[in-house]
Amino acid sequence: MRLARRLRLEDVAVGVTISQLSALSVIDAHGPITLRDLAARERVQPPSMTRLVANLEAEELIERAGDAVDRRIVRVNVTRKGMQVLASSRRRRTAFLAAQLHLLSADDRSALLLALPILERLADA
Amino acid sequence: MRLARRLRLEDVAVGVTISQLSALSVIDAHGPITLRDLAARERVQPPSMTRLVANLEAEELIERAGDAVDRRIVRVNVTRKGMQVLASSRRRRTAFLAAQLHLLSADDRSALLLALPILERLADA
DNA sequence: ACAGATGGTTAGCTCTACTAATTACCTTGA
DNA sequence: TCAAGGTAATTAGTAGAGCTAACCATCTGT
Repeated sequence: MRLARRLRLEDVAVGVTISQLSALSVIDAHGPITLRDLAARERVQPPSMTRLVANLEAEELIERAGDAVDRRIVRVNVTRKGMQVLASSRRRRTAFLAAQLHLLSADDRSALLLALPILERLADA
Repeated sequence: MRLARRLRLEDVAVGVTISQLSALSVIDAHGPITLRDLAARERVQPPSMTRLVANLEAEELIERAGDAVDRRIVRVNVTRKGMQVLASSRRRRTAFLAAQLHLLSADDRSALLLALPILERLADA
């Protein structure tokens, strides 16, 4: 909990919340994605994603595109501005992590490196 | 983010949110603690803690005790019922983690074990 | 053709977090 | 000593993020 709150602070500067950022990066990674898939990937109910996406759209970080075949479907894309926000946030995070890692010993770093893929597997479980 | 949402699910059953649980466990660990200290430890502003504590109190998981010397101060304690909730939540978490760990290889487990203290240090930084 | 499934949204609730302002109390220094 | 300033907690007001239930709109399969 403390860690989550700590991470949250790291992105207030960019003017975007971590939920938004997380969704943004999924949209970036998975091209034009439907709200349903996005909600599933983010482990959130559809209505939550509708709002999140509405906020992202209001800040012009994403844009909607209707599906030509199935007109119920809404697909979303990252805008140029969204890309910039993503890139900037990634720079900040990388810098922050690099600074933290720099404080560790080489042994600690390699221990972390070993644990990382395992933690990722656990997180996705 | 996904992980945070996943963890949150684990405690809905107990009828207590992770924020509440996190605070509860700090109160448990640090005896009769002031709201201010509690807020600091949880990395939250005092008003947020006031509310959180109000909710915990409404469910009778904690109780307030005024300070005899400085009457501005409010200290909180875990009630018997709070202890039960804590214990039950810990059982659930332990069981969940044990199940997850069981899926890992011995090598993976020892890699995690090594990384754990390092991660804790990073989380507190 | 229409009944049911699917995608998205709206409405309404809760919890968490924030800042700004307020109240109550304590402490200190002229 | 007592007024000024500081500290602990609260209240008020705002916003984000999540949920369920209920609702359109559209698609699909019989």
